[in-house]
Amino acid sequence: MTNMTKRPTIRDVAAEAGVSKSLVSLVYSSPKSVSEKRKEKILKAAEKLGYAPNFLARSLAADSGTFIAILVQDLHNPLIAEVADQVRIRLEKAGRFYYITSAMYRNEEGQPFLDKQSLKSIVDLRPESLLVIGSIPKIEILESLPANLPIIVASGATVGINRAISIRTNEEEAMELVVGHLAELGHTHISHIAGVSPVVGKDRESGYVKAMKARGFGKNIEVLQAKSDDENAGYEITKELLKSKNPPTAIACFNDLIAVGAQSAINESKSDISLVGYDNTYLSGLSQIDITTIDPGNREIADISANLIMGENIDNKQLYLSKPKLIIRSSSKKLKKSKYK
Amino acid sequence: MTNMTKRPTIRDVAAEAGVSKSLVSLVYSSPKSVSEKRKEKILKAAEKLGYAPNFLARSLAADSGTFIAILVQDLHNPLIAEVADQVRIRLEKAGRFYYITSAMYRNEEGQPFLDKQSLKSIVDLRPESLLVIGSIPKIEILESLPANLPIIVASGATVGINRAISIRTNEEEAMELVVGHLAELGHTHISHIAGVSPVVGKDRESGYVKAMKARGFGKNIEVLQAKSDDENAGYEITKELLKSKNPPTAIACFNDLIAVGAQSAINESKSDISLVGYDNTYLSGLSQIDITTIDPGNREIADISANLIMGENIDNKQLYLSKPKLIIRSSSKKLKKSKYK
DNA sequence: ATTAAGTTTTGGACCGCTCCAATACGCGGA
DNA sequence: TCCGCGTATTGGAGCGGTCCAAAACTTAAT
Repeated sequence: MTNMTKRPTIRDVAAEAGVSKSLVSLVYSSPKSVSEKRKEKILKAAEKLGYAPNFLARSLAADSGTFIAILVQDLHNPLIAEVADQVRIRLEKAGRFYYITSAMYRNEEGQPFLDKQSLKSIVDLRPESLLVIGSIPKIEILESLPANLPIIVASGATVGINRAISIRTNEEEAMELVVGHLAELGHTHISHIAGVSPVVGKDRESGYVKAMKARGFGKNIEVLQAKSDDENAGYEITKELLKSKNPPTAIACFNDLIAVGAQSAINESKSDISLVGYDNTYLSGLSQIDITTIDPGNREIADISANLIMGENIDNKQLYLSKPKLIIRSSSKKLKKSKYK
Repeated sequence: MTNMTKRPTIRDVAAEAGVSKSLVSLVYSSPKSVSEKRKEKILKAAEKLGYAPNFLARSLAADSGTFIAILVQDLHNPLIAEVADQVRIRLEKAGRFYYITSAMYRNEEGQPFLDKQSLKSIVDLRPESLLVIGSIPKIEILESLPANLPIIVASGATVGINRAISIRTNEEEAMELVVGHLAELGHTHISHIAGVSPVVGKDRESGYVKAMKARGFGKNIEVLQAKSDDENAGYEITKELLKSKNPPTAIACFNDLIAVGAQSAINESKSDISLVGYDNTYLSGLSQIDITTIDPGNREIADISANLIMGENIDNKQLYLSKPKLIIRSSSKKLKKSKYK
């Protein structure tokens, strides 16, 4: 049976404990400045009445609330979920329980979409800090966020807020690993399917270009632009690619989702093209898929993000890069015969 | 340049427009009771100052805010994301812009986990209604939710709140389709891998049992309990199953994720077992996976959910069931030879 | 012109908490 | 015993809205 009486407030607790409401408030905000005797009495009273501070009133009264807003880029991308979990595990351990998540969603065209109102609502709640997971496209509203709101971007980059602190993989280093690996297997004609994520996409692309040039494959550079960062886009663009006169012998994809789509297209055409993904999501590890990929170092990213959220900007940098690792699976194979020698 | 001055309040607008703050408030809460003349003046003033109502203060002052809280069961399950998107698209169309999402996350053991504080925070915000997507395990806190908070559960079921309205697939009908399909292909020894989701899991299981009995396969009924609802659990339990003396010729899985794990195990053992999933997530549709599955009717579920959220309990029921559809793919195949005749 | 009956508009209390200046307390030293 | 000073506690003003009863203004009828 639901408790029909309304929630007790700070005043109820104060009355019960025989102290002032201010003291009760203090117990919850800076307990060290309250005498042991009273503290105990107050906590007992609170316990008895089932009191818990009201989040809302707290945020309104104080200049800022005591919670963290998490904005998630795409519910469909497993990477995002994985990073989100890692960060939450860490916050939880540190005793930081409060957070509100908001998410972009996909509209009817299947494009990730953030409506301004939803973000506005969240900011109205006055979080201590805003954690963005994934890359968020340029949105005007991001620029008008309160100047004192710390913004941390994990596994992505955001355009339009220069004060944000970002933590992401060293994309160029990662692409160097990818191209290096494929080159070792004998590939010289390696194409890149780029995604649409703003900054990150550019970094991966330029990493690819540099790595290709460094090996003298400059003339084979080919960057294909996917329409979005998911499997459908990967499938479609690869279909196109396979129709071209001179398809590459290997493809380095922007992420695992695109790679999965590309793999479908390749399988269908029964061609033998090596494939590398990015993000090491559980998808790429499924035995049915088994795509070579880049481990983006989510643990490290989550560690740093959690620290930053808790106000510890250890190295006082604005950009942290985690170390990528190549995960080799069966989708990248030695080049057999090739019309390119 | 970020706007350093603080946000204008209702009082600022009132001053600018030369009216009382109450009237400004009215313009936003029940505009019809304000004269055209003043309304126009106020809106112009608001526009000029860049005023937007503060979410927070609104919730605190009123008995309830003007937004919908969405609690998402598992960021890793594509079904959830798909339903969430569908619902949001509908709300958006209806002009309902405000919502706050919260999500369970996975703890270090990989189990979906909802910390009470996080849910409490959300409820503190006093949403108009709470939409739960997916099945939420029994949590004490759910029982103590304010009695006047409407709770709607899409694509799942919740234990501990009897007043919740649920919308889900007709699970028994779906399992009848699954078993019927496999039976048509000649299978008689069909096992079921059950998941851990509370009510829904039981319904699917009983649907399976009924369908088996109806065909005289009662003695072949075998229900395996997966440790969770994901691909790892599916893989492990299937590994076990394959080691048994008399493995089935077909497996009906609780959901697509489990089916994907089962498929891995089956592929590894090179056995030829038919497989059916559930949910018709994009995963099951990937050509690398291509698992026969149940389309749970997400559109219908989302439609009804959106209506309920907006206060229209069309049929005035507490449980709505959507019509499942069988999606046949290559994972379910005609029984060739079998030791069972 | 006066009054009754609407319709708009308004001031003030309040939602539950934080913050701050003011007050009360506690304790060692004169 | 009294004073002084650091620490513990308190009351009141706000945070930005909503809500309601009362005031002000309309309009229609007598």
